[in-house]
Amino acid sequence: MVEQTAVSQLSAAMSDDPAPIYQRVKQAIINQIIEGRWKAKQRVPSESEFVNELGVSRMTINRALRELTSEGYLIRMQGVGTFVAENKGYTAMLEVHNIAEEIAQRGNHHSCKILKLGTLKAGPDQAAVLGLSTGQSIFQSLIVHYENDLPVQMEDRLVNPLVAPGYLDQDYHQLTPYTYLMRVAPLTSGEHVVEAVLPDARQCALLALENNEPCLLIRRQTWSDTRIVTYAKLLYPGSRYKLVGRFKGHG
Amino acid sequence: MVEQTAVSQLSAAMSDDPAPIYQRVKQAIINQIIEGRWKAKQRVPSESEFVNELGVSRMTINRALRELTSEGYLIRMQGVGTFVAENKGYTAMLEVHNIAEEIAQRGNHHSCKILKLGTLKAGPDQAAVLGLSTGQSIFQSLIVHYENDLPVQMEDRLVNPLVAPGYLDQDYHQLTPYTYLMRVAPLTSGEHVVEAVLPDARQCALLALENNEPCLLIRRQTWSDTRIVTYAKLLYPGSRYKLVGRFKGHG
DNA sequence: CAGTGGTCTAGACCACCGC
DNA sequence: CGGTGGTCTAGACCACTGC
Repeated sequence: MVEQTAVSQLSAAMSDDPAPIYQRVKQAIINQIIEGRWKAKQRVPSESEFVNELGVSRMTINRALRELTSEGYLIRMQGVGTFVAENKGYTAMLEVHNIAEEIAQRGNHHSCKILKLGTLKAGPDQAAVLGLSTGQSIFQSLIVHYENDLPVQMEDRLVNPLVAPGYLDQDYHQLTPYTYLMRVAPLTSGEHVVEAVLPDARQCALLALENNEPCLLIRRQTWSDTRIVTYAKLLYPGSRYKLVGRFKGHG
Repeated sequence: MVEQTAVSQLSAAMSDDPAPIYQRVKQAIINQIIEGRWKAKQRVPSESEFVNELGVSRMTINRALRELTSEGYLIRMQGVGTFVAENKGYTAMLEVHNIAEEIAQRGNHHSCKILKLGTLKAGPDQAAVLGLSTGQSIFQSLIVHYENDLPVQMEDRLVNPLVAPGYLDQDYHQLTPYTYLMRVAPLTSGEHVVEAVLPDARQCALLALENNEPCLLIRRQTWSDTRIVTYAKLLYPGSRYKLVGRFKGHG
């Protein structure tokens, strides 16, 4: 055989750090992928091939491969094999936090003004984002959040009354709507969209903005099992609020 | 002992699914946390306590605890113990992708115009964001990316020449700067800030925007080990680009 | 059927921490 | 020092896949 096997490439790539073996195996595999020697969708060696080539226990190899799978580098299929995933390395994360906690963590004072808290008949759009039918009663709240008396978020929220029947009876000076909803209906998944918009005149007034000041708009839909719990539009003045995120690579 | 121990609470909470043991252990622990019986910062049983109580191998317990740690439910300290983490459930993720791939995945055509690709002497701000000294030579590129001939991103990038000496010699019609940089200097961490801004006249012209159209601005700093590789300012027209993210709860 | 990954065990040695 | 987590091994049994 003139051709070099995938495993023997790898055994050359193993560093001799004092780092744990599973870490070094992971790093060696990541290097193969990043440097293009193992391409997307290509099959990587089986666990037993790794074991034979590297002289390491199968549990150790298994841990390396399992972690790389959960980190998105590999895809495994029982009875079939392990393959290089696509698309890794170009995505990074951003976190969207609870506004009250975020303000508290900065050591500032959070307060809010409740502008609306009541019931309305769902129009077609409103029904759609909650997964209900047009004309059903739904809950709505409109709250402005302040950081040291400066408005930083306008929270316009629709709530599915079937999931959170007690929604209107809470004191949202004490806990945020999101915290309450988390409590009554553990979230299982969600989706959000971040965009830049110009606020209208009413939004400018409520957020104490000059005209033409751009805002971040986050629209978020939250599910609990098969039901949509809530749909929120969160509007942040661009001058007072930024989303910050950190990400880590191959550790 | 009248008081019920933490472990005996847990052994009652273990379901008798046919699911793998480590999964059932994880779910039982998550339930303790969600239902408030184990509170933030509180110590959870040690691995050997779990082993004795549940009659399961330590490796299995270790896997459950290790995965819960990487999922953010627990914090572990060698020689000390394992503790319930704070704040789970209030954060959600957003992904920031590589622009060219994102366009390709939508089935659209990506192209770009390279407006600048050269060297400049670092001013104080520019030196700071790359972790270099004022007056050093640094690389800069300015590229506008198009989706089906409509501009969607303006990429203004500073690059550390010590990390990527070949940066100026690439053809960025073929691969994006970020892809090239990933290849020469595997990223280890990064930070980005997302905000809403109003573009200036020049930016409006390059992105073919009306005046007063808000934009998303992502500023991203990327590290490789101890060195800053690149600092990028990515400007997206608010009308043509939105960040979308999905998140999942306690699985 | 043989090969794959998925899980589990019962030991082991180590580095680290607090006392 | 004893207790903690961090890692590793050499086996084992199983469910799944493709031929």
